[in-house]
Amino acid sequence: MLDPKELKKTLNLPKTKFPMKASLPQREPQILKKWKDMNLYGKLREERRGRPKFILHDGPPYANGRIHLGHALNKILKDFVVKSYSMMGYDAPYVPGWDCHGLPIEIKVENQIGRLEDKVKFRRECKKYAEKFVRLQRDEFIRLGVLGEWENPYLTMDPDYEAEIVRHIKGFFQRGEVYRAKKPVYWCPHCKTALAEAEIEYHDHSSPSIYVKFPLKEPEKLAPELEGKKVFVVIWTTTPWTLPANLAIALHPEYDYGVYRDGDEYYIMARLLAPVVEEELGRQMELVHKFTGKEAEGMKAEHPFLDRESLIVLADYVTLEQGTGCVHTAPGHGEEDYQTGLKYGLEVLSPVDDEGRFTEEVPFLQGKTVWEANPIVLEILKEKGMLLHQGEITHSYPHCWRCKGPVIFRATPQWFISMDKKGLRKRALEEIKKVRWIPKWGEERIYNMIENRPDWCISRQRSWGVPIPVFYCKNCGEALTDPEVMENVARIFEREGSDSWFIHPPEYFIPEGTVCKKCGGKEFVKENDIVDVWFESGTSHAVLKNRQDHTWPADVYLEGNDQYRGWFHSSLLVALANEGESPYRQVITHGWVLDEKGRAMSKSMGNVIEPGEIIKDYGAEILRLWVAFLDYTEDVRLGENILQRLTEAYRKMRNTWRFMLGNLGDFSPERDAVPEEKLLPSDRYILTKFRRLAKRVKKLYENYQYYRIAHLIYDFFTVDLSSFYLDITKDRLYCSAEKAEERRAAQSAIFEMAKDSMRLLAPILSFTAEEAWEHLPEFPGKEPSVHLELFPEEKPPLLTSQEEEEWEVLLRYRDLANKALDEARKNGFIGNSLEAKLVFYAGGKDREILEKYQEHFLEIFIVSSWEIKEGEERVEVAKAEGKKCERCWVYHPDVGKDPEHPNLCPRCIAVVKEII
RNA sequence: GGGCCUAUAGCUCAGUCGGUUAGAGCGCACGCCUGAUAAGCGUGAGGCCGGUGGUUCAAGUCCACCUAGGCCCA
Repeated sequence: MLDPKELKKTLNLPKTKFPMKASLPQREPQILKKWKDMNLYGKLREERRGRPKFILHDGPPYANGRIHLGHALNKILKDFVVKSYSMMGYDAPYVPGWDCHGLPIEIKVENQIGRLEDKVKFRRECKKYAEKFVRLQRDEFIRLGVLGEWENPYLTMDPDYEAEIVRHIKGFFQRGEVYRAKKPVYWCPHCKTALAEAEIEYHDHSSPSIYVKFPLKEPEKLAPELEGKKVFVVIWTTTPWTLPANLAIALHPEYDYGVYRDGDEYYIMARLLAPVVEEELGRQMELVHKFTGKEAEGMKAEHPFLDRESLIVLADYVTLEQGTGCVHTAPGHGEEDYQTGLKYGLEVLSPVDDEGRFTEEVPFLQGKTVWEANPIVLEILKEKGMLLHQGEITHSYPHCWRCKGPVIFRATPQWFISMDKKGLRKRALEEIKKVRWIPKWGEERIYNMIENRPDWCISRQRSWGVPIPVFYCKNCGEALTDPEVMENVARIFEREGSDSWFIHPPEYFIPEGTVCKKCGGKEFVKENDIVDVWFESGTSHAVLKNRQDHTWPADVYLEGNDQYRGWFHSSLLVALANEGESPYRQVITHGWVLDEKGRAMSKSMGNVIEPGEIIKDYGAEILRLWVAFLDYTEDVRLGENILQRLTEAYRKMRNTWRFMLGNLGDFSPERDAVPEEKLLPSDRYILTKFRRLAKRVKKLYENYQYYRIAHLIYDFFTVDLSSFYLDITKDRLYCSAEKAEERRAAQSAIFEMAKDSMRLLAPILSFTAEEAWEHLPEFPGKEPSVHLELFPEEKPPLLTSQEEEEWEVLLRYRDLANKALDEARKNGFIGNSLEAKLVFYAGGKDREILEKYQEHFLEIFIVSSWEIKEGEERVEVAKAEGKKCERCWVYHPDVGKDPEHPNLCPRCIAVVKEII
C-alpha cells in the first residue's frame, strides 16, 4: 500500500518555471533587453516585407519635459494599433517623431542662460535642450514597451524636415494663398519685441477711466424725434491713447439700449448700465427712446477729435459688466477689435512704433509714448467737449515677463494663409467628409472649426524655428516671394539646416541676377519672422513620402482630442493645399486623463500621477492594461483604487496562463496532440467558445476596440477557464496516466488556448505574453518572440448547434448543483464537493440530455456519484457512497476491495500499477 | 459666452428598434478547499440608470432644461 506522500508522486501536478510573482518593475527591463538584442523591430520589418502596408503616422509630442500620463495613454494606444495590425499580417512600420521648435523651449532656455543677442548661439542652446528631451522621452516611451524605430525618429529640426517646411510654404505662396497684413500682437515697448500669450504676466495697473462722447450722425434714423438733436454714443475706455485708432463702436445685438436726455444733449448707452453712469456723473437723466443693439448696426458717429467716421457695429463679446455697453473699437489695438474689424472690413490702424511712440500719422502726438499721450488725449477731449466723465481705475493689466513693464497691443505686419482666396476652406470641408472619424462626432467637431476659423497667421516674431523664406527689397520694401528663391533656400536648409539663415547674408540664398519686381532693386534683406510651429508639425506627412518603407496618405492618425484644433487641423490644411487631399484616412482620438474623481490632473490640485511612479510601483504592463480596459474615446480616470483593480486583474490572467503552462509541462504538441474528433465533450465545448472569442477579438482589433477585447478575454479567463474548464479538468490532468488519451485531449485544448490567447493578448500584455510565450512548449514554426507571430487563423467550432443547446442545459444544472452543494456545505453536511452524490431531477428532453452526458458528471460537477430521476427541475445532495480514494479523492464503493491497494479506487489502481 | 463630448453598482464595462424583475467581471461579505497556494472554488448582498420636466399604453433608451465634469475656442 502506498502512503499519501508516495501517491502524490504518481500524480501529474502542474509544473512550470513561469513564476507566479510577476515582479514587473524588475522583469520588464530584461524583456526590453531581449527585444533590443534580437532587434525585434528590425526583424519584424524583415518578416513583413512585401506585405500590404498599414501606416500609423505618429503625431510628434513636444520635446519639453518628461512624459505624463497623456503621453503614456497615447503611445500605448498607438502600440496596440501597430502591433495588432502587424499580427494581422500587415507591414506596419512605426516611426516616432518629435516637435522640436517653438516658444516653450525658447522660454526655458532664456530662463536658463538669459537672452542672447546672437541668434545662432541661442538656437544652438535651444537645439541642445530639445535633443536632451528627445532622448529622455524616447527612453520613457521604450520603457512602456512601445515598439518602433526609436533609433531613427523624425525631428522637426532635422535639416531634411526643415527643407520640407520651406517647400510647403513655397507651395502656399505659389498658389497665391499667402498675403501680408497687419494684426495686433502683444508688444513690449521697452524690450521692443512682440510677446506671446505665454510671456505675459498680469499685474495691477492704474489707468484713466473715461467716458467719451461720439456725436451720432443722422440720429433720426434711430428715432424720428431725434432729428436735429445733439445725440452722442457714449463709450468707456481705460486706454485713451488708442482713441486715435478708433474706427468703430461695438454694440451687443440683443441688448437693450436707451437714448437719455441730459439737458440739451442725448446719450446712448445700454439701459442696464445707465444707472451706473448716472451715479458716476452724479445726476439723473431722462430715458427718451429705447432700442436693441442690432437696430443701430451700420449707423455712423463722428470721431470725437479727428475728421473721421466711426461705424456702429455689432459684437457678441460686448458685456454689461463695465462701461456703457458701447465699446470703443480700434482694430489695431486689440484682438477682439481686430476680429470685428475683419468682419466689417475696417482698416487696421496702429500709429505707434517699436518703442511705443506715436508716428507722424498722428501729428499732435508724434514722438510721444503712449503713456505720455494719455493726458494729451484727455486735454483734447476736454477742449472739444467730448469728455463726459473722467476717473481713475486700478485693474489687472498685461505686463512683460522680462522687464515687468506694461505692454500694449500693437498691429504689426504678419503673413497669413487665406482660407478662402483659393477655396482652401471649401476643399478642406469636402475632404473632412471622406475621412473616417473615430469616434464619429469628431467629424462635426473639426468641421465646425474649419468652417469658422479665421485666416491662418503663420508668422511668429521668434528665433527658434524655421524662417519664412522671404526677402524684402532694400530700396522699396517689396517682398520677394519667388518660388525659385524659396526652392534654393530649401536646398540650402537640406544641406546646412535652418541655422544657415541666421549665418549667411541674403545673397547666399538669392540666385544672382534676381531683381525686385517692383523697383528693379538688387539688394535685399531677410525676413525676420519664423513660421508657426503648427505649420511645422502640419508638414509631418512629408515623412511618409520621404521614407521608402512608408506610403501616403497614412491609414491612421491617433491623438488626444485637443488635436482637432491642433495637429489634425494643421496637417489637413498643409497637406491638402500641397498634395490635394487629406494626409489621413482615419483619425482616432482619445480623451483626457483625469483623476479618480473625474477631475483634470494639475499641479495646483496636487492630484498628478506620474507614469514613472506607476512603472516603479506596478510595472508598465499595468499601465498598458489600464489603457486596454478603458473606453479611450472618452476621458479616462486613474487612481489608486483603479490601479488596485488592474493589478488584481493582471494577477488573474497571469495565474491562468501559469496554470495552463504548468499543465503543459510534459506536453509536446507534435508528439502528443489529440485529433479533434477524439476530444472529450468539455474540451470541444471550451474550444468552440474560445474559437468564437478569438474571431471576435480579431474583428475588434481591426476596429480599435481594445476595451472590449480586454473585457472579453478577461471574462473568458475568469469565468470559462479558471472557474470552469481548468477546474473541472484537474481530475483528468492530475489523476489519469501521464500519456492517457483523455489527459492528452485536455492538454491539446489547453495548448491551443494558451498559445492563441498569448498571441491575441500580445499587443496589450506585451511583456507578459512574451514571457509566457518563452515558457510555452516548442512547436514547429514557433517564433522566438510572440510579437513576430500572426494572430491565430480562424478555426471551426467543434460543437453542433444541437450540442451547444445541450451544454446550456448542463450548465443550467451546474448552477443548480452549485447552489445545492453550497447549501449542504453551509449545513456542515459536506466539505469538498467530492464528498457528495448529486440527485438530478429532470424530465423529457432535459433528462435525455443529462443521461447522454452522465459518464462525464464526475468531471462536469466535480462530485463522486450521481443519479438521474424523473421530476421537476432540481438538484439534491446526498453523501457519496463508498470510501475516499487517497489518490484522486473521489469516493468509490470499491475502495478497500483490492488487498494490494486498499486505499485506492479501481481507476487509480490501474494507473498506479502501470507506474510501479 | 460658443463648438464638441461625458454621466448605469465601490471600480471597469454591457444594455439591440423605446417593450418582462437593468446585466457581467472585479472588489466586498460569508463559506469551502489545501494537489494553481502571496493560489483555487462556491454562494450572497450591492442600482433614484446625475437631476427636473415632457412625449408615449410603455423611457436607462427619445425631447427640453438644469447640475457636475472634460477638450477646444472666445
